[in-house]
Amino acid sequence: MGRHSCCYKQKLRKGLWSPEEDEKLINHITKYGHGCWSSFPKLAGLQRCGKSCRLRWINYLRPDLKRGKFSQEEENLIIELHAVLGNKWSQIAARLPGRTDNEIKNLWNSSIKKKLRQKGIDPNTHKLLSEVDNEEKVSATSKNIEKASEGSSELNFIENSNYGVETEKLMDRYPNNMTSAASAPPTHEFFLNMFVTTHESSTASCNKPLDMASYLSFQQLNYGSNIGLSMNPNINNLLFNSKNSEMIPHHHFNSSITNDNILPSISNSIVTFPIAAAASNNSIGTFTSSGSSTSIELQRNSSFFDGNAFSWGAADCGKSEKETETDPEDIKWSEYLHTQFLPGNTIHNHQITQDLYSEKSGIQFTTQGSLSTTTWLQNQLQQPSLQTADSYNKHFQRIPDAFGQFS
DNA sequence: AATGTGACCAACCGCTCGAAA
DNA sequence: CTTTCGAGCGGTTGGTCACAT
Repeated sequence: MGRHSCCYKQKLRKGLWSPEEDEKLINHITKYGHGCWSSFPKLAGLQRCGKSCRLRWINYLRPDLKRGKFSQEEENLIIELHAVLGNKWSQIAARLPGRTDNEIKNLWNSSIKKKLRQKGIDPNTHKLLSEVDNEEKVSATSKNIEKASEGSSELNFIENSNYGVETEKLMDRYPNNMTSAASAPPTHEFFLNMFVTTHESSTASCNKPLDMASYLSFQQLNYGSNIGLSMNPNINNLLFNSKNSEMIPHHHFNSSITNDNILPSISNSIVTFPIAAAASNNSIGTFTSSGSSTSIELQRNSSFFDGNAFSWGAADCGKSEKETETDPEDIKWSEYLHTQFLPGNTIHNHQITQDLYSEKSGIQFTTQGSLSTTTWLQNQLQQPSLQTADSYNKHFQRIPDAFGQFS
C-alpha cells in the first residue's frame, strides 16, 4: 500500500529542471490540464515521474505563485499560524496566497526558527526557552517524585484519577503525540480526556472524577491561565468559541468563552468572561484572569447545577456509591464557588501540587481580534481533520508576547 | 585566489490517506 | 473486506551561492 510506483522506475530524470522541461510542462498543462499526474509525463513528453511533475508545477511553475521575499506580515502570520497548527505546512500555506508549503517550510527551518531562538523562544512549543528548560527540569523532578512516593498522598490526584489508565488510553488514541512528548507535562488532551472519560464513567465506577477545577487549574498551570485565548497581543485570536464545543469538556461546557455571543469584559488587564452551561444556555459563572491569578466564580442558583450536568469531583473513592451521592447542599461551595488558582496553590480535593508544573505568569489578555484570522480558525477548527490531539495541543500553546515585536 | 562555512531553496523520499477496483 | 493506486504531506537531502578566512 502506498508506495508510489514511479519512485522505482528507472531511466527517469532527477534533479533540477531544465528550462525546456519547464516549458513542456507548462505548455501541456495550459493546453490539457494536468489530469492524472502519473500519466502526465508520458503525455507531456517528459522523462520525469508524475510526482516530480506535480511538485514542479505546484512549487514553482504555477502562475499564481507570488515568489520573492516574504514580507514581515507574512512572517508574523506564519509564526502565528505555526503556533496554532504546528508543522502543518500545507494548512499554513493555504492561509498565505501565492506561497507554497515548501517555501514556508524552508523559510521556517532556515530563518524563522533561528530568529525565534534568538528572541529566547522555543520554535517548537512557542514558549520561552527558559520555561521549556524549567519544564524539562520539572518533568524530570516529577518523575522522580512519582517513583519515590508511590502511595504518597501528594500524588493522590494522579492515582485517584486513573492517571496511568488514562495515559494508556491516550497512548492508544494518540500514540505519536504521547510518545514524542514523553518528557512533557500532561497535555491538554490528556486532561480533557480524563475529564470526559471520568465523568462518563463516574456513575458506574469509583473513578474519582477529574473535576472542572482540576481541568481549569491545568489550564492555569500549563498554559498560563489561558483558556481559549491566544496570548499574542497583536493577533489576539479567540482560538475557539461556543461553536467549537470540542475545546471545552463537551457535554459539560458547551459555551465557555466566546467572541460573538458572550463578550469578555476587560478592566486593567483583567479579563472576565462568563461561563455558560450547555444545558441551560445561561451564564453559570465567570472565569476571571489577570496576569497573576485566575479565578472562577460560579453562581449557586444556576439551573446548571440543579441539572447535575457534571459532578464537581467531591466523590470520594473511599466511600460507597451511596455515600458519594452528594446532595447539592452538601457541596462545599466555599471551595468551589471561588477557587483561586494561584501558582503554587494546592487544589482542593486533589492535592495536586501546582509547584510541580507551575510557570511564571506574566500573561496579558487582549481582545481586539483579527477577525479574518478568527473566522478562519473557527472554520478550520470545525473541520474534523483538525480535531486531533496534535491540533488540540497546538491550540493551547502559548504565543509569547515577543511575537508582536518580532522582526 | 583558494578554501571553508553557512544560508537558502528546489527537489526527493517515504509515508499516510482515501477512493476505486 | 482487502488490495491497489494516485494524491498529497512533511521531513530530509543536496546543490548553489554568498561571504568569511
